[in-house]
Amino acid sequence: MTAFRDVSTRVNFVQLEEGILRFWKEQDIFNKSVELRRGRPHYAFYEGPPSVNGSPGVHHVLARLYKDVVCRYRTMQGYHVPRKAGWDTHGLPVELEVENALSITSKARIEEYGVARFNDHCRRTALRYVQEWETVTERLGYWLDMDNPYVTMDNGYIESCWWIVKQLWDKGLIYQGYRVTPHCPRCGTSLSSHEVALGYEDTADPSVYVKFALDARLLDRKTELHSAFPSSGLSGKTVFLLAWTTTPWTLPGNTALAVDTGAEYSVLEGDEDYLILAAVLEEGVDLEGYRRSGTVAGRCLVGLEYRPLFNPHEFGVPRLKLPTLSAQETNDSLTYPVIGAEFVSLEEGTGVVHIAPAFGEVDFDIGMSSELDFVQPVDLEGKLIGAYPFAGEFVKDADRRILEDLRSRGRLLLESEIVHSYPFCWRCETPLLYYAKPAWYIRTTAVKQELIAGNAEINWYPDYIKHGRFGDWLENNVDWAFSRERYWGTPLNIWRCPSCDRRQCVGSVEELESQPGVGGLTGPLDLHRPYVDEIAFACPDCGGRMQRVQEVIDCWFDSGAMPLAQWHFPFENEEEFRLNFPADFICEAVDQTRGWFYSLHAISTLLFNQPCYKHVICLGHVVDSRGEKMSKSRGNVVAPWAVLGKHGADAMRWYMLVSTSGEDTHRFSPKLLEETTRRFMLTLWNTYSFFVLYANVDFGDDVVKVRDYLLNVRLSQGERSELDNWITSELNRLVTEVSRSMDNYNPTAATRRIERFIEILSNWYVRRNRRRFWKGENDADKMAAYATLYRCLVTLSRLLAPFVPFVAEELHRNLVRSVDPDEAESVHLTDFPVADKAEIDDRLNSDVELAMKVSSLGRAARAKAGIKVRQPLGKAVASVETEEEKRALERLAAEITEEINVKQLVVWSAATDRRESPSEAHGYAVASDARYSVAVSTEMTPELVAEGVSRELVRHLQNMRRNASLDITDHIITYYQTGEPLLKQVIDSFSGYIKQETLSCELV
RNA sequence: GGGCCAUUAGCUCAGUUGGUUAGAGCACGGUCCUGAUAAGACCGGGGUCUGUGGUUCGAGUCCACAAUGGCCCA
Repeated sequence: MTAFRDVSTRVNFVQLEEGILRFWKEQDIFNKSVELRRGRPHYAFYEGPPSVNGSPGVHHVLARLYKDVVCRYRTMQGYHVPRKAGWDTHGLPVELEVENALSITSKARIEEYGVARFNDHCRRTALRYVQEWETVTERLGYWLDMDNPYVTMDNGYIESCWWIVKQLWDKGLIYQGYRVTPHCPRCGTSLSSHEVALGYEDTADPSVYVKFALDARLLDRKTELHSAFPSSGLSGKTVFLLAWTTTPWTLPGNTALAVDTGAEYSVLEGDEDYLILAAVLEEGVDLEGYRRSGTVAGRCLVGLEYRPLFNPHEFGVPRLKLPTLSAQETNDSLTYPVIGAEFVSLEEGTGVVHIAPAFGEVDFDIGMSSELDFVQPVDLEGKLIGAYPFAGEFVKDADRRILEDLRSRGRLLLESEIVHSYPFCWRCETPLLYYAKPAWYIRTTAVKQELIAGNAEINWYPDYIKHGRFGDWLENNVDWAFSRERYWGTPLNIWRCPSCDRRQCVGSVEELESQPGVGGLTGPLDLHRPYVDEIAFACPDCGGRMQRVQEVIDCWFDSGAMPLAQWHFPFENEEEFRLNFPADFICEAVDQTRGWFYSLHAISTLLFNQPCYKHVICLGHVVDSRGEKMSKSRGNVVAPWAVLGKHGADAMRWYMLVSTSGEDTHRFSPKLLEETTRRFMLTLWNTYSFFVLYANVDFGDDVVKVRDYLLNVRLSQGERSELDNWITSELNRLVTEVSRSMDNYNPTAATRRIERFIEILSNWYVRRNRRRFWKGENDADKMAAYATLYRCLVTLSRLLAPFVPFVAEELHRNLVRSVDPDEAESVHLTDFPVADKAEIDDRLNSDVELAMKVSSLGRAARAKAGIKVRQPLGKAVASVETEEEKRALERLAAEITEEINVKQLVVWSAATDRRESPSEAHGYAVASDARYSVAVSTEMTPELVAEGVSRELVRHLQNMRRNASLDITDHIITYYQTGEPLLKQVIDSFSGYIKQETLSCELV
C-alpha cells in the first residue's frame, strides 16, 4: 500500500464522478459544507425557480452552473451560504403541456373536462418534471438543498402571495382595468407572445380609405386653417379627414383619429367635398377629381372634432370613458377628437390613423393617456354585438357588409386588397384579435422613481444591463397586468359581491376562514381552482354572497414573491426571511430582465421600497454550434444527459465557463468540449498522475514522511530552487487573480487564468524538473521539488473546487485526506486559498518568462540548422536589450542550456556589449523576434557527436524498456553487440550516464 | 418597427486607457522532442479585424450609418 492511491494516466472522468457523487451523498458533504460555516457572515442566495414544464436543456445548465460556482466560491471563502431549491410549477406552459396530453384545445373543453381534474393533471405534470430536474441538478454537481425546496403550488407559498397582494390592495395599488391581449375567438383564450409568434402568416385583407366628417363649427373657429381653403368659403361642402385601415371591422370601435403634429397635410377640393391627408402620402392614393387647395400643419388639426361613422348609442353599444371606464350618457350629436401621436406613420396610409382603444395595444394606451372613449362592439367569440346591420357576424366576415354600409353613405373613398403578415392561432388557425379585456393591475407606475432609484444600487454583470435593457424597461414602466384568465395558478385573492359589486381582498387562509357566513371550505385545503372558487362569504354591505373573481395570478408574480414566499413569510420563519433579505447574489439568463429580475424588483420595491438583490449575473443564451437557436423543430437541441454521460460534469462545466463570457451568446459544440477536456482536464490529470507516480516510488507507504516532507512543510525561498520559487510565485499570483475575478463575478476570467497556470505548470515546471523527481538520491533538492509540486496540486484542488468540484475532490482525497485523517474529508470543507504576497516575485516571473522566450528562440535556431535537440552543441549566444535582461538570463543559464542542449550560454546586451551578433556566415544558426535574438553554434566536435550518440542510445533503450512494459523502477541488464568503433567508444566513455538513465545494472 | 449584444485566421476566442510587424488554442502540412502527458516544441500556410464614412499625427480599439446573427419587445 502506497501513501497515494496509484493514478492511471488513462482516466474515466464519468466513472470518477459517479464515485464522488456517491461519496458526497453518503457523507452528506453538501450539508456539511454549509453547516461548517454557520455563524460566519451570511451570503444570501436566491434560486430563480426554473419553470418545470419540460426537461432541462443545456441552456438551463448554464445558469445552474454559474449559481453553483459563485455559491461554492463564497462558501469556501467562509461565508454561510444556504441554497434553497425552488420550483416554478404554475402557469400557462404547464397548462399547454396538459392540454396537449389530453388533446384539449380550448378553455371551453377544459371547463367541460373539469377544472379539478385538469389542475390535478397540471400538478402531476409539474411533479414529474421536478424529478427530472433534480436528477440533472445533482449529476451536474449543482449543490442545492432539494430536500427543502420552495414550490410555488404549495398552499403556504400561495398564502404568502396572497399576503403580498393584500398589502398592495391596502395601499390602493391594485385596480381593475383593461388589457389588450392577442385573443383567439374560437379557443376563447388569450395567447402568450410566444404562441402568437408561432402563427404569423401572410394573408389578404381589405385596404380601405375612409372619410371622417369634421365638425364644421370647430373648423370654423380654427382660424389658422382658413388659409388652406378658398377665401370664398366652403360653399357648403363637408371637410373630411381621410384615414386608411386594413381592419374595417374595428371602425365601429373608433373613438379618435391621430395625426402627426410635425407633418404637413394637404387640403384637397373635390366636386362635393374637401379631403385632408398627409402631403407626402398624396401620391400613393388615387385622388382623381381632387385638386390641392392648400396645406396645413398637422398640429393645427389637433383639437378638431369629427362625427363618428357609427355612433355607439344608435346601435345599443355602451360608450365608456377611459381611464376609469365610466359609462357615458347617450349623445346623438356625438363627436370624437383629432389628436396628435408619435406613432403615426408617414410611410403608408394617409397620415391619419384611426384609433379604436378596444383593439390594439397602441390604441388602448393612447386611449388611456388621452382619456378617449372606449367602445367595444365585438364579443369574445369575435362577433359584432348591438344593433349594427352586420351584428352577429364574425368580424372578418363583417368586413364586406361594413364596407357596403360605408359606401352607401359615401364614406368610402377607395377600396382594394393588401397582403400582409397577420397572426393566426397556432392551434386552430383562426385569425387572432387584439382585444381589450378586463384585467387586474398592480400600479407599479406609482413607484417608478423608486424602481429606478433601487436599480442604481444593484450591481449588474455585465454592467450595461443596468442602464440598458433593465434601466430602459424601468424608465418605460407601465402598470403590471398580473391577472390571467386561466386555471393552473395562484388564485387571485379578491372576492366580489355580484349584487352590490363590493370588492374585498383576503390576505390569508385564516382571514378567509373567519369571514362572516363563510361556506364552501373543504378539507384538506387546496388553494387552487376550483376549490377556492367555491369559497363564498356574506357581503357586509348588502348581504349578498361574496365570490372570488375568476382570474389566477401571473406566474411571474409567484416567482417574484419568492424572497417572502419561500419562507411562508410573514406567517412563519421571520428570522430566515430577514437573514436572507436582500439577496447578495442571483443569476439567470438575459430574458429574465423583464421576467424574474423585474418581478423580484417590482414586488420588493412595492413592499419595502428597496431592491432585493445586490449582485446579479445576467447570462447570454445557449445556441448550437452553428450559432442557431436550439429548438425542437430544428432538431438541434443538446440534451444535458448525453453530454454528462459521455464527458462528465466537470468537462461540461469547465467548457461552459471557459469558452464564452457569461453575458455573451454561448455556442455549444461537443467538439470544442472535447478539445477543452484534452487541453485542461487531461493536462491537469497528467501532472497529478506524474506526481503520484514518482511520489509513490520515493515515499512508498511512509505516510509520516509524506506528512513531514509534503503536507506540513513550508520551505523558504532559500531551500528551493529558482524554478521552485518561480512556480510558487506564479501560484500565488494565480490565487490573487482568480480571487479578484471571482470577486468580480467573472468565472470566465478565473477559469481562463487557471488554464494558463496549468499550462506553464505542466509544460515548463514539470518538464524542466523531471530529472529531479527520478534521480537516484533522495536529497534536499528532490524533496524541494516534491514539496513544491505537491503544494501546487493541493492549492489547485482548492482553487478548482468551485469550478470542477469532482476532479478537485479526487485530488484532495488522494493527496491530502489519504495521508492525514485529521484533514478535511472533502475539498469543499476547506478554505479557498489566500495568496501569500511575500512569495510573489514579479521580477522572477518576468525573468523566467524571458528564459522561456530565449529557449523558444534557441529551439527555433536549432530547427533552422536542422540539428536535433538531442545533439548537444557547444555554445549559444543570446542578444537582449538591457543589462537587467542579461543578468536574468545569466542567472537562469542552466535552465536554458539544458532546454536547448548547449554547453554554454553567452548573453550580450545591446546596452553594454557593442559587438556584432554571430551570424549564419560564422557557423551559427540564428532565430530572432522583435526584441531578442538567439544564435546557436553549429560546430560539432567529436566529443559533442559522441555525447549525442550516447543520448540516442539512451532513447533507444528507453523505448525498449517501455515496449517491454517495464516499470519505471525495474532495473535491467543491457546486452549489446556492435562492430561500430564509434558506438563502442561511446558506450565505454558514457557507460555511467547510460546506466543511470536506463537503470541498467551492467552493460555487457 | 424599436432596443440591447455580437461580428478579429477554416473553427472557438483574446486583444487592457487609441500607439511598433493584430495574438492563442484547435484543425492542416512539415520537422523535432519525450521514462508523466491521448501531450509538448519549432517552422509554415491561413487576416481588406463585417462594410462604408468620420474624428485623429495614428483606429481592431472612438463616433455615425449599413449588413448579418442572437436576444428582448412591438
